[in-house]
Amino acid sequence: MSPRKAAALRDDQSLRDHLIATCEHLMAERGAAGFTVRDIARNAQVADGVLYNHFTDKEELLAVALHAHVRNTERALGERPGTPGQDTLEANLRAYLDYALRLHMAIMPAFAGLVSQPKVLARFAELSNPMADGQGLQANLAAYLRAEQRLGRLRSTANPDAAATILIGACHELILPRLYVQGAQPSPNDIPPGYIDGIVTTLINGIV
Amino acid sequence: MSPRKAAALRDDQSLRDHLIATCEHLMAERGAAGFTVRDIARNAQVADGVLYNHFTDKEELLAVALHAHVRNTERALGERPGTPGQDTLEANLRAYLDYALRLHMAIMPAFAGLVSQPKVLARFAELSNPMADGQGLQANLAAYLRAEQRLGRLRSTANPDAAATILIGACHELILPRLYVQGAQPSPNDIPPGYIDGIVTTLINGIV
DNA sequence: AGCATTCATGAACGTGCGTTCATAACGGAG
DNA sequence: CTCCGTTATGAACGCACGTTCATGAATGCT
Repeated sequence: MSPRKAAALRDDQSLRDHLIATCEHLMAERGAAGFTVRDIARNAQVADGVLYNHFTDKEELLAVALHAHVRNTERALGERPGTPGQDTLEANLRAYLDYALRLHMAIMPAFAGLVSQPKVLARFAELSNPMADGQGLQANLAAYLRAEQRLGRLRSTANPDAAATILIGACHELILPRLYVQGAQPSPNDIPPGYIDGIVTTLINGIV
Repeated sequence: MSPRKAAALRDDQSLRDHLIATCEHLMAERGAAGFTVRDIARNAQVADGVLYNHFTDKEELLAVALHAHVRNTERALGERPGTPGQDTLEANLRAYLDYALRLHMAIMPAFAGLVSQPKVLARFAELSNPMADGQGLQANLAAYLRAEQRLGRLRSTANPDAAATILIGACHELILPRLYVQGAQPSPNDIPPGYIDGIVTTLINGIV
């Protein structure tokens, strides 16, 4: 089959997008540093050098793919939960923890291996923070809690920032150990429900 | 200067121990995957091949050095705080958070880069969990909290495991973002005191 | 002093990776 | 049909890294 034909058959997707999607998939599977240029080519079923017809170098493709992966994951999850004054605080926090778990479980594996590579890390500057605080997830939660506090649904002396740190931190704590097992494709279902309940309950008792 | 003389001048330290110490230092600075065999040799001021006179390969040296680093850090920190029934719960939790922060701030940078390397990770199996839960730090804290609960100093419905997860999780949450900045040598002093207070207070309110 | 053993040395080797480039296949314009 | 710009191709290049090995210096034993 001719390469042009092959590209055309790829659902009218331009080769550039096809490369990005392939790279996204590999990143989610093995981490941003877990595959080679040839791995990308083989998985995309194209020649070794294609990458350089559409990107300046591997890092640029990685950056674009990482961006796309984060954006796609967020889009797939829908909008963030937690509308002030709506539902119970517990329901909102539970939904938020679930959202954070799903987002980070999908995103964190992709970031794996970046920390030890200063050059790559520098290039991912605006993406490296999201791995830590999830695209402002913590700030978002803190803002929600402040709004609830203004509505009188939180103890006035409670610290929204600390509470947000606690929830996101617990989220990371539940995910991190699961990243170190062989397959490393964690799912929210793997987490014992008792942990979720205990965390939400403790947090609720701590702030209302 | 003769190599033997040089080794002798190194404070009677055997070359093997000298290599371990050098490797430890590099790991704490750049992460376990952030330096080469030649980097070790240059920093240790020895020839490129020395490593293989004392270890089977690079990975063995890394494993030994990582073990030593964790052990040395724990020894430097003294015993873990939190004796049930002693001091106030708040003082104990504050001390525990401080201990966890110091330990993980010293240890986590060294683990950087391991996640993306399955082969290395497999060889570090028993060491990869410590990075996530800090040598059983979480289990240790949970046991302490259970003891306090038996003494009636905790609400009987409180969940010690969840509380431990929260504290350790918050600890990670405070550290992780700091691992992504250039120099990456975080210190407990860098953390705004308000965060510590807010976390401890929220947790205390949640469980007593 | 003579010999055997140990071990540091650093040049050299093989491998894997990111990247380049001459080639050719393709589609469109005239 | 022919020419031309575009772009996929994959062999080849250069480099960095882990590892090996022939060499020689130091040490301990007899």
